[in-house]
Amino acid sequence: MPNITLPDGKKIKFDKEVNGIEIAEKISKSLYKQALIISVNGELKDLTYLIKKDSSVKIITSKDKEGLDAIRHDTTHIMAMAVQELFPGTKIAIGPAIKDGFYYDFSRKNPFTPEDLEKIERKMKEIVEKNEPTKREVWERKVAKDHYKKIGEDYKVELVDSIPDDQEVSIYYHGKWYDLCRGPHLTSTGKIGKYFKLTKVSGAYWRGDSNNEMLQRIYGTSWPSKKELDDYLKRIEEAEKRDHRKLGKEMDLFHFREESPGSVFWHEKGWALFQKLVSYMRAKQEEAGYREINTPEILDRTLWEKSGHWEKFGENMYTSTTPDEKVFAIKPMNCPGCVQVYNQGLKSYRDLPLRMSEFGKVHRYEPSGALHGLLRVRAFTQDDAHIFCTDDQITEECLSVTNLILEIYKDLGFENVILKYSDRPDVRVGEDSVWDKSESALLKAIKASKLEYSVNKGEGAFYGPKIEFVLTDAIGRDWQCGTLQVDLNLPDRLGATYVNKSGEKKVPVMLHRALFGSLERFIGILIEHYSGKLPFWISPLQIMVIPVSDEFDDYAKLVNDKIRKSGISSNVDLKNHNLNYKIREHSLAKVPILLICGKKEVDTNSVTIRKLDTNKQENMELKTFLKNFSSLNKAPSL
RNA sequence: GCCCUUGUAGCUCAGCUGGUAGAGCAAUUGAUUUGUAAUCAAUAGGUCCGCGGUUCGAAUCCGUGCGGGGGCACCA
Repeated sequence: MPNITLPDGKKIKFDKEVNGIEIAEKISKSLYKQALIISVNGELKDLTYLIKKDSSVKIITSKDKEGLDAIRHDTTHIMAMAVQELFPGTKIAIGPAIKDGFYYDFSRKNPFTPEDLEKIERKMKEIVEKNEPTKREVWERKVAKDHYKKIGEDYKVELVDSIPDDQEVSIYYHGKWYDLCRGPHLTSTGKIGKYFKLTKVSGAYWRGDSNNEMLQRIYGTSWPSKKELDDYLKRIEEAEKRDHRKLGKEMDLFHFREESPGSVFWHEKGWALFQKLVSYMRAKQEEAGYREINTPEILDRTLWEKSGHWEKFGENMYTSTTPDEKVFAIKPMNCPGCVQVYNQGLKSYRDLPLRMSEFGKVHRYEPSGALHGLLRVRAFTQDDAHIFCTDDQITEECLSVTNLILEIYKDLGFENVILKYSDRPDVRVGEDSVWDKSESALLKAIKASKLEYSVNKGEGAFYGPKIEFVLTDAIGRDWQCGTLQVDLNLPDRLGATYVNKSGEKKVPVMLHRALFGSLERFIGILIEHYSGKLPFWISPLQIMVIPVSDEFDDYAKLVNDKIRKSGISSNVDLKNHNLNYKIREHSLAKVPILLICGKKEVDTNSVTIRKLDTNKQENMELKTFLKNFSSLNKAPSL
């Protein structure tokens, strides 16, 4: 007779086998109503699952992540049911719950249209209203396979085959419709409620493999209450509002065009932002002991063959044949060029660590479907650096790179940073002893940074382990930006050496690191993080001077000149528009500070400050203004 | 690269079932001289993404190419 232990430690004794419904009922009426599924000794089960022996149990409701998943999993089954009722002959593949929703993959000749989605949604509502019971059956493996073969559900046949031998083949019935599924599911089709919505159709490869057939995937979202659904839709809307492609246009920062897909045409303001980031970075790297170099964009094929890129990365490289038939490649990475700079002249152990930075523009032929605004481009500038050092210097150098990255992210408003550590992959070069050394050196640096980190087993580069720096933006999205890799391979391939204390030639260790990663991508992230409202010091146009009427144009021009001379970027708006119009225009353009100049200001040699997103006004003598804002015109850490 | 979708003025978009284009904003000009998020009026502005086809006639239908968007795959 099972003894049931609840999460709070309380025990209930039943005198017969018991299921989740009965347990919930015993605990409270409200829990009975809210119960969706049950966790039995850590395993998720249907509420109807019979518990025969003593168990620890938790009733799962929509407040639990597992409960939400269960709702979505049920919703996707109901969607598949609706689809097969409306479009007979459609084959079903898989349909899991995902973050914020669910999808189901279908195979069908004709594509689903937006109108179809509406139809499907209506059908789903009917199914929910019928509230038919959901039942689980266990089938013989062979019976299941033969059955699915017979009715032509090829994907289900494959899925049956892929269920491990020690697991049951379970089938869930929602009314008459049924699906091969591990479960668990809610007790009836009505349980999911009515707060779901189908959101989009897209293609998706069967089993995520591009060699396989492309299926039609319908995405949807499902929530326990109207409020949660509305909040979710609102969140999507908010994210769209800060889309850097939209803001980039509105703020006149950059554009893209057909002649060069995936390459940025930077406008005056966008380029100013870009340059501000570069000079900021220069200052930080100067501080951290880097020397900046620059290497050619186009390099002979033979170098890329030697470095391994030609073989390993050839598909992504742009090449160019000269009139005399020589083949060059446009660099997709800066490292080989940097090693060649290192190779000039003999290097001694006394020169190490040697930190060479380069704002190198690289070109990569990315698949057309991967392009996405500034976030995924074909030509971008890396804030790259290569540190040549000895084995013994690895940890310290890694640690200082990590600190530099954190400082820089913090300056730009990203406080939340996590690390992803990837260790040796199966396919790799180098002795295990060297891997031991570089891995432990990297790990030591990570631990010293005291940051949260996750381990991606076997995901390192073929030449060494790596750390990726992931930051979280204002609306909780993660972006992988910086990277730090230990490389014991490339210096060797390209013949880099240094002379050690005993006069022997040794191959140095090379650390690859990028802080922002790509300037272009980072700017995209910055724009979205701040919704375009960049901090004063990094803002491409920091100040707009606005005369109240053209009577005060001369004074406004004077103010503008003085500000520009002080190193703050400023402009003056002399157009024949009224004050309200100009305030609106420049506020929409996200200029952080507007300076209003009228009679009062002329008389007192002052300016009136209006900060973006406030309508408070502050009057200040021009002299004081220049003093105050000059000190704000640099990164917090500088 | 693959699936779906989309491409009209500088921008945002309208243009039903085929009869060679329209609005708002922006621009220009004029009036207005403005004190904290859109002053009024006039003018100008278009290879309807490119190429081919169907048709008496194509922005509209078909094919194809290129670009954009949403996904999938990719992200060394």
